[in-house]
Amino acid sequence: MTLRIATWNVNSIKVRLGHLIDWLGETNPDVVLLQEIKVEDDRFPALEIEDAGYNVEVHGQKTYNGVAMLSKRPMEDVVRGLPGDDADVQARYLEATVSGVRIASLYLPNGNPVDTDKFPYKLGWMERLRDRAADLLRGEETFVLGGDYNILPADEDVYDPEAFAGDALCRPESRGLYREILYLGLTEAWRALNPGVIAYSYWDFQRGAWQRNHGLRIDHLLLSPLAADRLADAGIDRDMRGRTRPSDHVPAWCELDEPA
DNA sequence: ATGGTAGGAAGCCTA
Repeated sequence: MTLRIATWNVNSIKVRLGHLIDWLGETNPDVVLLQEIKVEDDRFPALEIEDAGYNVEVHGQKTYNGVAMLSKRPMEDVVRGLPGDDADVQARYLEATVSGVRIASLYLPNGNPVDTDKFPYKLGWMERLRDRAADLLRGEETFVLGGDYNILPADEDVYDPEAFAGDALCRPESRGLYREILYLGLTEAWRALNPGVIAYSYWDFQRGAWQRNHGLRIDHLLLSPLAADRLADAGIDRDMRGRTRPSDHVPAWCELDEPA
């Protein structure tokens, strides 16, 4: 039995619940990683999602951020919050185990404007994520770290690289830390299966970005070596951006074969 | 041309 894992920054679970329920029925993922739910735990629409056949784990926050994980199969050993800074109150990370695979839903800080404390917060958060990935690797876990990384891995992932050169999503410090995480031995699912292909997962609400295809590819699924060995397919559900009142992000997903 | 739009909160902040 394969395991299909999708990540989607829904930009308000309240506004996007209808699209989410429709898309669950259309694509039938096993695990869904949500970001920017923008509600506290007790305001998350768990009943509607449970009715669609999913268990629900939430790490919510009022107004900003907030992540969740939906899974048809049981989720075990749930951890809320990225380790490494007890003073960090932003709800951006949730981890759980499904069928022996450790899975994280993460919302990496945007980091703009770069001349404010938002940028060092982003870099510090990435160092903590790197350390968490290293810990999981030491445990020889099969794991998938998925979410809105707010990182443009390479110039081919952005419609106008020159315009974004100084942006926190592109800056050498940001890309350097992203590479540090990858070079621990992780595989970015979509790019591994689609070398040289241009595709985006986000289009800004402003300036007619969707109509002009001014997009960014910032939603990623990073696989540990044992997960990468099982990688069977990956995709980006681009058509979701064209629906009525869409999120600015679309789902990205990967499919793992059963263990050998 | 330094704008524009969306979401949530409350009369601005984040993206």
